[in-house]
Amino acid sequence: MTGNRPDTLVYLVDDEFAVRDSLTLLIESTGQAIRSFASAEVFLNNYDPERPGCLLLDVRMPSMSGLELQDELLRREISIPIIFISGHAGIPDSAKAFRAGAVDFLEKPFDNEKLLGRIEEAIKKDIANREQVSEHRKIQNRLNHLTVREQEVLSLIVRGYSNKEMAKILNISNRTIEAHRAHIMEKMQAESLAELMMMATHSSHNAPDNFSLAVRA
Amino acid sequence: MTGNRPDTLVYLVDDEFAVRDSLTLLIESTGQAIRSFASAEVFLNNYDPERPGCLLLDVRMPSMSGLELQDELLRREISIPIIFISGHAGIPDSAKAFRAGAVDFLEKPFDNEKLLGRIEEAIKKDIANREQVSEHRKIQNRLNHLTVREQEVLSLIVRGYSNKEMAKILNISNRTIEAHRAHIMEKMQAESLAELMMMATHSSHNAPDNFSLAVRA
DNA sequence: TAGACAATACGTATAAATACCTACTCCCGG
DNA sequence: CCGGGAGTAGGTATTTATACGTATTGTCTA
Repeated sequence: MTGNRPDTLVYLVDDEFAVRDSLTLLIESTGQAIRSFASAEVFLNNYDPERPGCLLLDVRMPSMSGLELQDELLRREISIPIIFISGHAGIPDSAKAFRAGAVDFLEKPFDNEKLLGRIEEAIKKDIANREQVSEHRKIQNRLNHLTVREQEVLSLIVRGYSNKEMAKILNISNRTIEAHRAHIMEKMQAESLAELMMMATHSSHNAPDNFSLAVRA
Repeated sequence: MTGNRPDTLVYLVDDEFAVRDSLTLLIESTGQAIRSFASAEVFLNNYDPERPGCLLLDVRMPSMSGLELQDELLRREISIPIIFISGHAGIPDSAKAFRAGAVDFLEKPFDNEKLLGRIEEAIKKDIANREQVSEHRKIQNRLNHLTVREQEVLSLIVRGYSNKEMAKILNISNRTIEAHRAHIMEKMQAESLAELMMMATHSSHNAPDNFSLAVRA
């Protein structure tokens, strides 16, 4: 039942061999690929950003701890969903983990079925997130190919101004606005105002007031 | 420093008088209003949905537990941010709480400053959430006042069809589309296509494909 | 320095949307 | 059974947006 998409990968980081061994067996038995690492450092050197999946992470480890790795991933803007697994952790650790975005925090020993369920959930989450991010990037990319002037015009379009109003605001001719507008539609690959709006607003995910910020980012 | 907006309220639910007493003193000292309750049941009977704030919730209590109250609030669609406070809880409890949306989970005894910080954060979150929800409701309300036909037309508008295309799709005249369109703009209180798009898409928070579902909900 | 691109602007023509108006039919509820 | 709203449609005039094409100026770069 667990997702056995061939392209997804479960990362397991735990310093104990026994844990790596048994979890590898468990997870592979569902058809889900898994790679395990004995330390956070090794994981960081082998993580493949292209591959959707999730991370099973031990809290207490020599050198870099699980929570530290979580911080490091945040810093590197790596958003792989993390399921913590721990033998001797306390509430403060779990709270920190969750507040930093962990999807779950399980105590060893845990119920195998529960773990598998959480893994599936985490992977789904990652896939959904990746789709959203890539869509966002695509649009952001087009946005960044607009000239500064075009971006200004776009931000006015999104706020609902007509060509005439924009011309007045920018102190340029109606014709020029039309030219910019046509270029914008072309560069953004939008077929209609509606499409353009969707791209401009959804991608920056902010109210139109803040749009100018988003478009320049 | 803690927000002392007169209209916000901290709810405290704990069966121990000593806890209620000391926390009340602490929180009132910052100028923040607080009301405490000895049980989940009493809280439920006295909760004021109009008042933004947050909930400090003890986990272990006679009768209904903190986690049960959290579930009940979810069931009642009451989305007040919850900060759990607990003396003898374990990781499973904290995990359950977080997965159900808790903003934090603190162990007694906790650092007063930390608690106050979390309260402030939670209240801000509630205020932001309430604003979003009320905006959403306002728009949803307008959406529901559209006739079925108008909703159909709106869903086509949002997908980027021109009047002519819509007329063809719905097998009605161009004029009728224009009439519907005018009614839609009026009822939705939109001044421009851009505004209309914002309302129609942001409120349903879904891709235009699914818009027809959202608009009928 | 020549060529590319951005920003500006004009002309003309067509297409689309908006703003007014009226009017018919159907169906539902008082 | 009658009034009113919804859905339909036509007329006319105006405003906007598009779609062509051309041209000037300035900046940046190969």
